[in-house]
Amino acid sequence: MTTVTTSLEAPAPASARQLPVLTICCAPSAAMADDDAASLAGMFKALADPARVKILSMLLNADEVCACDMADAIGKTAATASHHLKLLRDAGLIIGDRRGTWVYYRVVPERLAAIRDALTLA
Amino acid sequence: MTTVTTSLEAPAPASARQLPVLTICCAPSAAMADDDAASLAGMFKALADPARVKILSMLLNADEVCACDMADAIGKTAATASHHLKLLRDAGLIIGDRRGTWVYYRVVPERLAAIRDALTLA
DNA sequence: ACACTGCTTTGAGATTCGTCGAATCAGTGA
DNA sequence: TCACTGATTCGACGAATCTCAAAGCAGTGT
Repeated sequence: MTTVTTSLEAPAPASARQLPVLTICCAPSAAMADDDAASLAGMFKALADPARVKILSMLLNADEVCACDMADAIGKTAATASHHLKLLRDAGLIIGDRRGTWVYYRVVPERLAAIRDALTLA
Repeated sequence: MTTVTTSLEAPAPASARQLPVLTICCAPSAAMADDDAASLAGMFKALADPARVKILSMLLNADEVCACDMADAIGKTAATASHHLKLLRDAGLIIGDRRGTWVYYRVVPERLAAIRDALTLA
């Protein structure tokens, strides 16, 4: 039950659009909760760099990659590679376990699925 | 044909692992192209903020939202909301068209699909 | 114990980002 | 034309980010 008027009056503020009042703008569609938005934004931020996108793509193709190859693959120093790996780890997108001298990383499929779900139309 | 050795020698550099040589580490799995990584990282960067995640989620639930509601929804000034909308627009994730006084935004489903595909296991 | 290698952390510099007030542009209606 | 409102852009500030060299930690093998 949505009454459409001419554009004479301003669109009612979202807070008032619950009632059957003059509206012309759009569905209420409240914003998502702060916590959810922050959590999702954190994951996106973890992927918001070409070096980290490259790392993730490597892990998606090989399901396990030695940290010793990361620096060369992204064209940065080992320290920088380690920094990016930490950001991906902190975001929960990848995990690494040490086996002797080397550390092997792989993706966390559930976390990637969470991102995909957030980008899917209702 | 992958020969596995003891951990006496270091893992061969990725550039040498194409050949049937001593390897113990992981599949070659070259990094993705610079251009693709930068393009994807750009889209992730566009979503790397809670305000922009909220905006996107609103658009996913309502397929059209008036810019006049964005500021209230994200709890920021109109100038800040416009700034975030511009970043999402520049990334190609949303488009807005003006209808008289107001501007209505909606998502670009193909671009969201591109992100989802990049996060999918091979 | 020692040396050696891989990985991570620390510290510092340059750059980018988020935010808002103020100014500007766009469209409506008197 | 003028006044008014919505939306965007500009200017500036503090906060966060990216990068590397250098130092520190972890494991291996002598």
